Amino acid sequence: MALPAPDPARGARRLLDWFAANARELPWRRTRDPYAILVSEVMLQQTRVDTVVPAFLRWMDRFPDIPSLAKAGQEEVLKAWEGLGYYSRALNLQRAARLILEHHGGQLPREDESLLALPGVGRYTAGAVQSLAFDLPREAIDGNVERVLCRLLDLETPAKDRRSQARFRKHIRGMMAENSPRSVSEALMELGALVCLPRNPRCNGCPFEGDCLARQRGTVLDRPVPGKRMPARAIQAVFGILTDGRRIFLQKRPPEGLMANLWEFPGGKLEEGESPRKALRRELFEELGIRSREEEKVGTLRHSYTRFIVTLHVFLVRVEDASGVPAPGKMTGRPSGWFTPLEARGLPMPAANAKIMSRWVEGLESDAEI
DNA sequence: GAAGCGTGGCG
DNA sequence: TCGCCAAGCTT
Repeated sequence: MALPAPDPARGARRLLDWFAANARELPWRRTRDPYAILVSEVMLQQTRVDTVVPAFLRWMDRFPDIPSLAKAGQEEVLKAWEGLGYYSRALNLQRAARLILEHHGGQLPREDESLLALPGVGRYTAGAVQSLAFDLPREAIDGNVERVLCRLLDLETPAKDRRSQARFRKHIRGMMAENSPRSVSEALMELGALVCLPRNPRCNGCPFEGDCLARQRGTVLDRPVPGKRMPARAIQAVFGILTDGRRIFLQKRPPEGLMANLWEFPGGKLEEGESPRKALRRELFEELGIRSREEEKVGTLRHSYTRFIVTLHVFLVRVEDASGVPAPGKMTGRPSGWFTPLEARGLPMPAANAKIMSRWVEGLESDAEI
């Protein structure tokens, strides 16, 4: 049975009543200075309120207006940003201050184009400045607002989806039609921060409880739905099982990053238009200084990672003189070595490499001919 | 469109 | 303890 779609105007009244009674006292809510609003919004990008409050007070004390920020030294600006992270935000803010002096007579512009042209100001921050500082009917859709509206409207499309964003804008415009855009923006974000929480929403006492479609359908914890993952991309890669007739060659991955410290066969991804055999020769030369001539294709296997499906071309490469591999000067700082199948079995390897081991290397006695 | 950019809080 | 993630933007 179809539930009525939430009415923006009615919801807005309840939301604003709730906000009037429950809003936190935050320093940037005590001002309507567009510069101060901008500073707070940039600081709040991906950063928690508790972290921002003291930094905001410090910053406004040190750079109380656009001219003072514009003429400050870079060291000073970075120092004032200390602890907030994403330091390019600080430098962008100063560049923005200089642009505002140069092109807008020292006053923050209100138009989309001018705001979006400021470094560090994107769709969200522009809308936040427009609605919070200028009380213009523009949406400020951040992660909080997305969550609130995905639940209120019980959207089955991911929050970032165009269709979702269009619904958000329409609903927010409806709420702003007869209410202060400033209040609507602030209240939506505050609701997301205090009540409509990601994991433990406090639906009792939510001003939207009677309207919220997700609440009525029991789907609150399923909204927003996770973004649709990109279909796994197909990748071609090549591995070489180097053998001196008794042992195989393995190298250790770097100590940081993906599959850190695991042991793997030499090889790599195929380049554009490259054949597997050619890719193997290139990789062996680049990584180990080997000029291989007689690779024997032993098989192909497919392996799925989170984001791609790899087709692995596996070759056996016979090496005359194991002592020359890797060539001096290659593989600097990356452990590598020759191992019998028995020894290799004891080393940690990524799953795809382990598959190669079990399919083409293991099962042979350690002294058997490979 | 994905990856990179920092930090602190939380389960 | 540690992975996840929070008022995004840029390249």
